Amino acid sequence: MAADKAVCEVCVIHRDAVDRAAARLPDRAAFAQLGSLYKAFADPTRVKILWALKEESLCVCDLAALLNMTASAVSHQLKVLRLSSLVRYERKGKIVYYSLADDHVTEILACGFSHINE
Amino acid sequence: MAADKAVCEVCVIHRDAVDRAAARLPDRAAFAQLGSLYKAFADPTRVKILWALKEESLCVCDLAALLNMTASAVSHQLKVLRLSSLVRYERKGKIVYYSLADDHVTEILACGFSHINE
DNA sequence: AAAACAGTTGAGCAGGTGTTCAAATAACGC
DNA sequence: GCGTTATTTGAACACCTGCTCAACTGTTTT
Repeated sequence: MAADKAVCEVCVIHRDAVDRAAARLPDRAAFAQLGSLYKAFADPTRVKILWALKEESLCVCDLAALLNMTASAVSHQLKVLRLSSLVRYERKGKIVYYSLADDHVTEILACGFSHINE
Repeated sequence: MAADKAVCEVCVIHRDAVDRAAARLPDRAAFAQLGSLYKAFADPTRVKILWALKEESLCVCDLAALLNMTASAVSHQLKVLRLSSLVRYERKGKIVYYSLADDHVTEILACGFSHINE
C-alpha cells in the first residue's frame, strides 16, 4: 500500500471507505487471473466457438466451416481457449475434437447472455 | 450460410453436427454484444474497480488512491465501464460517486471468481 | 516411401488497448 | 469575477490482439 508515486494521496476524500474497500479486495494475483479469464471470452469469434461446443464436440474443420473462417484462424483462437483451460481436446487419428473444459464455461456464458437480454 | 470464400468447404467432416450447431447459435449481434460485455471485464484495473464498488460507492479520487493510479487513468477506465453500462454515477457537488449499475455485474464477477478458485 | 489431409505454429501487419501528460470542464469558496 | 479542487477529455505512445499467409507436424492411405 506504500504509494511511491505522487498519486492522489492528498485528495483522498473518504479515507475510511477506501480502507474498507482495500480490506475486502482479493490479492493482486486474483485480479490478473480474473482479467485473463474474461479476456478469453472477450472476442466474438471465441464466444461463438464456445457456444458451438456447448452441446457436442466439433473438430477444427467443422468450426472453420461453421464460422466461415480459415482453419488457421480457428486454431489460433482454440490455442487461446486451451491456454485459458476453457476447452479440452482429444485426438482421434487425423482429427482433433474440441469440447468445453467444464461446466463453469457454460455458466459464465449463461451469465453474460442473460445480462445482454435484460 | 453461403460461404463465399474457399474456406474449408471440402473438408467438413461432420456436416450434420455443423448444421445442428449452426441452428442453435444466436444471431451475429448477440456475439458482438457478448464479446463487448466480457471485454469490459477483461482488464485487471477494471475488475478491481468493479470489485471495489460491490459494497459501497466511491469517488474517482478514492479509487485512484485505492488502486495507486492517477485519477486520469481511473477516469478513462470508468468511461469504458460507463459505456458498457456496468457502473452508474451520481454527481454531488465537485465529487462524482460511482456504483455498480445492477446485480448482473456482481453475478458475473462471482461466476468468474468461483471459476479461478476451483 | 510418397502423397494427401487435419491441424498447428510463427512472422507480419492493421487495428485496438491502457497509461501518461497536458489541457479543458464543472462546481465550490473567496 | 478569480482561484482551487474533482473529474473528464484528447493526443501521444508503447504494447497487445486477431487475422493471413506460408511453412511445419502428425496421421492415414496408397
